[in-house]
Amino acid sequence: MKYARLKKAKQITAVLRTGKHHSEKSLTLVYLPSETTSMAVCVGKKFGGSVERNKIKRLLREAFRGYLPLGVPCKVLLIPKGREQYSYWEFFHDIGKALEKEHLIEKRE
RNA sequence: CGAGCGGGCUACGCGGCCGCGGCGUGCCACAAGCACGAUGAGGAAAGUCCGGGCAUCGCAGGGCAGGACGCCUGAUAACGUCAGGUGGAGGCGACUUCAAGGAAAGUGCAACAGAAAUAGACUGCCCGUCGAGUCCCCGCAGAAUACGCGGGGCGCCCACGGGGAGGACCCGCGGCGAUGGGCACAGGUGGAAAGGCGAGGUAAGAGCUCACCGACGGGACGGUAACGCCCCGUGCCAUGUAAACCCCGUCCGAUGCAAGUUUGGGAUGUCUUCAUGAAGGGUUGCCCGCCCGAAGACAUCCGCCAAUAACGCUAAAGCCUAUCGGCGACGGUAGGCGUAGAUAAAUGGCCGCGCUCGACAGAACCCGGCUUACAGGCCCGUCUCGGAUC
RNA sequence: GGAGGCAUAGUCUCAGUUGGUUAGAGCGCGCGCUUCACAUGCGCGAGGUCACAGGUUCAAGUCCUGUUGUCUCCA
Repeated sequence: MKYARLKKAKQITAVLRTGKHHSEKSLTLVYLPSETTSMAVCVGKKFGGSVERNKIKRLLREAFRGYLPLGVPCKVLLIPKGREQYSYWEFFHDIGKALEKEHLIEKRE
């Protein structure tokens, strides 16, 4: 399932201001219901060099991809929290928890 | 066998499933989408420290200022890079390392310490001279309290030896003090103290003289050159710092792909100039010089919207192989390859297997270097040193 | 991506001359005096790897090179 990238700075700031925030152990999820599903990841320089940042972004995208399609189309922002180690499974479970609690997807078994 | 030295290569691998970027082909009128196919980060992609390409700026005229570099020869598009050599330093050695021009063009600085800091004579060493009565008392002579002679007192630098009846009277040696010279050998310092060291020489000393080493000058030979080596001469004109100013030589227009080009305007108003000149604008920080000139500049409003889209954007001083020339950097010839182009920005996830359990790290216009970061593994050498054996 | 600057006491604000002997000031901090007490005032004191690492020099906060951190500008 394809999803669009959220690209423009205006849209991102709009999501950050008006969207709902949900925090899990490893990341914060911000979303705003919309017509189509789009997503952006947000990894600043405090996470390290370009290699480390790219790694986190890939993990986040891959983990998010496992929950498509969403029950409710949304604009989604994924903001990781500073850690020493990052793993796919941690992100995958936390995104799942966040999406379930906000009732954006059907409960999986 | 051990310890080294120099050089080079590599940067977890394989398989399955899912997924990403642009490209090609097909479905399709195009686009979107889907399918298939091949392809997709580095030796440093990094730091942005140099050098170029490329692009723009009415540059591609001169001067000043400013900046960079600095043994020699070569390589190269160019370089602050590289190669080969020279010299200095380090290592037993293989070898490593060095921003390595000029301090007799000039200026500045050299704190503290030290006698003295770029210059001198404080101590010292040596020689000569001096170390003493403008004193008091008595006697003789005298005009005389002057002068002379004799005696005494006090003073006459110290010590020793000799002469002598004795005496500080005389002589000698040494020290001490004063004074006039000579000298630059020695002086806790200091980063640096006027070539070094030894011998001769001298009153004491000094390149004053000599040998060796160093320095400087000249010549011969070798080398393209830096320079080397030999001979001769000069007693020796002079510390360090130029990553202080500076001098000499060589080189440099500025800005940087966020450069720049295109889509991509319209209306109104104001100002300036239009033979030349002046003014204005541009040209690198400044000056001269040059150029621009029928439109140009500015303001307001409308429209559009933009941190956008397209181009620049990847074929390049390119890579590989063979061969020739060269000690080498590199160059010539022939053949082959056609090798990421994103723009909120592509290489990942899961599973399995193997092992030595995987470092530093992600293209953003492109090349040549330098510097910095880095787990390991592998290979090469008429290479070096030590030990053992034959 | 490109261009440029800065780093000195306590997450403070800054001086530091042409390299030279001991790195200085304000605010803050601590102690004492003053006050019944506090504030103010006065006096004294502590506190520094001069961001880090090499080099030049007799000598480096200062000069040169590299590294790190931080800030600004460029559509």
